Amino acid sequence: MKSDSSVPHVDPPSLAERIRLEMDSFTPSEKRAAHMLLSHYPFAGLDTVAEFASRAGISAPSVLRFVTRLGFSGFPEFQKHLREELEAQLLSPLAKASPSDKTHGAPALASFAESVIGNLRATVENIAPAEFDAVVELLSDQRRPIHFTGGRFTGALARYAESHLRIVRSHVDYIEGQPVLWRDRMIEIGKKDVIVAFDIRRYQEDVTALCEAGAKQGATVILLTDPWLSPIARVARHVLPAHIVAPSNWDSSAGLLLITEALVAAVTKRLWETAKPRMEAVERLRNEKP
Amino acid sequence: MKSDSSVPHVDPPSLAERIRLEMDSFTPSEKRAAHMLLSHYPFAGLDTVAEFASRAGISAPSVLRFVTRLGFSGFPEFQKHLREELEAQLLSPLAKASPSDKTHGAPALASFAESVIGNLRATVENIAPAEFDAVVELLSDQRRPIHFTGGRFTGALARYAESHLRIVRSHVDYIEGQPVLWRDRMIEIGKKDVIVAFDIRRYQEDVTALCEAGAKQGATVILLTDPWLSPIARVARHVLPAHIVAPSNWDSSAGLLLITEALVAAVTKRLWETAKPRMEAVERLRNEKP
DNA sequence: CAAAAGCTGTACCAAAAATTTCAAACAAGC
DNA sequence: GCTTGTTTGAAATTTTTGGTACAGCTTTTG
Repeated sequence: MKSDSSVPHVDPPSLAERIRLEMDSFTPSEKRAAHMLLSHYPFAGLDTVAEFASRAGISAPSVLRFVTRLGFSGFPEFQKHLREELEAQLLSPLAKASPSDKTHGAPALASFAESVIGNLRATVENIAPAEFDAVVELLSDQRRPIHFTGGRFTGALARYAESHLRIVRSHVDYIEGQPVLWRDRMIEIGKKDVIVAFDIRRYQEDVTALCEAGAKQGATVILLTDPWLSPIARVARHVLPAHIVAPSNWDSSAGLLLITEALVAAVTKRLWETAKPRMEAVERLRNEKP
Repeated sequence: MKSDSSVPHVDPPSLAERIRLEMDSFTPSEKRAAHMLLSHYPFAGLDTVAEFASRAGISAPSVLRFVTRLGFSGFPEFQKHLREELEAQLLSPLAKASPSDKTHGAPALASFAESVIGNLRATVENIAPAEFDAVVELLSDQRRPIHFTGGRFTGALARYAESHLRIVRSHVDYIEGQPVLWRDRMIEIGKKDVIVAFDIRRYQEDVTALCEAGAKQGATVILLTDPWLSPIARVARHVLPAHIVAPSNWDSSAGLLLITEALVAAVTKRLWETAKPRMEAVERLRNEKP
């Protein structure tokens, strides 16, 4: 693995981050301003001083002192900075890889991160594009019910996938690993169904059993696993392996999460016409909170 | 075409669209203003009238006439509209990108991965080492009960953390977000307890309520959030922000997962003396499967 | 090829916004 | 309990900004 000495494009720390770091040194009313700004970042700062002040429940001069303290010569300059930051963020959603030369962070965290990043790169390289596409295709077929499942640890990832995909399309659910909990649901599973299983080493027998039972009934099985492949691979139609070794007593699931998120992103895009109204509906329901 | 009365929730036509449609009816200098605005939409409109005019190569009054023609009562109102439009777009994962590009398969995965990697690097750089260490310290204190919680999507991460940590040490549980499910458990929470909350934008009020209730009872709150900070930050003792913006209609939780795994790794190491026997015991129980 | 209509910019004004001043309220220290 | 240093907001001040009137120019049209 090569260290990236090449790209020297550090993305400037967001003003929000700086505020967070300096939060302790603020006076009470400055803190109110800071919280107010962060809670609607950065839009709260784009209004007038008076508006900002009243929303934060402080006086205009306090707002001015706040922005001065942040190093700006005045409110307009502060606003200009916010606009530029916003524009930069919006125009290049792609992350600019920043060099991690300055290991000022907790060494533990930093080296752990580098290791995880190595896993992600290795994972991407070992995924067959056709396989990925085929899975996207399957998950985008609205006539096929999708069932997520996973083991002790990976179950959380299956839930994560399910919670997103269920908004994008219908007929998405999560099946608990223990046989007692899925035995009776099995009668519903047929040729149209798709089972997405997460399983890494210390492969869990109940998950394997679930997939085998499903496969026997004609369901299509998709497996997200480690490079040594869970036994589920035998009955799986598509296998997406992720590298999981980390400097820890535990394996890292970051690669699985990466694949999961990429799949969700791809499916969302693919089904955008129908997904958009669904997402909007969820949005609306969320806002009716009283 | 017009009168889309059929489609349920049509999102308001962006001002940009309207401008494009009415482009023909504009006077020459209005067209210059329009082109200028559309080419840097909507940021070009957030500056002052004078700035806008000079960039478009026209005079200030022409700009004023332009916005009046669009139906606004004045320049401030025009700007307000732009800001609101922008905010609506940015805050909702919807509309982040209409599915225009046909990037497919592996390229999608690869670029998604690069973006996520950028997030991880940025996340690591912005975590204060002291903060990370302090959290490890807290989670390693076996006398303190640990409660994990999270929102719709982040709840899965909280579960992931819980499933690992509960093996390393005792007194670890997961609290469901809905108030009805934790109201009664609150009486157990006291000064010794630690609440670890996962919450990213579209911050969830029930999770905030849980943390506030816990904090009021003297519990120590640890928050994993995005750089804009969940309102929970107000009551949190420690805050660990992760970068979450990805080329997707959804946010990426990879940074949160990274922090989570690094924490679990650190705590495991810290408590190794007691953790090892526990892990072995779990292993043994697992193998007695008949 | 005029006369009318429509555009556009200069100059000025009014309004609103940012900034500074200053005194009151508050907290910490002696 | 006084003093000193901070913090804060009301009000005054200054600067900036948006808005308007009007005259010159361009284009259209009879």
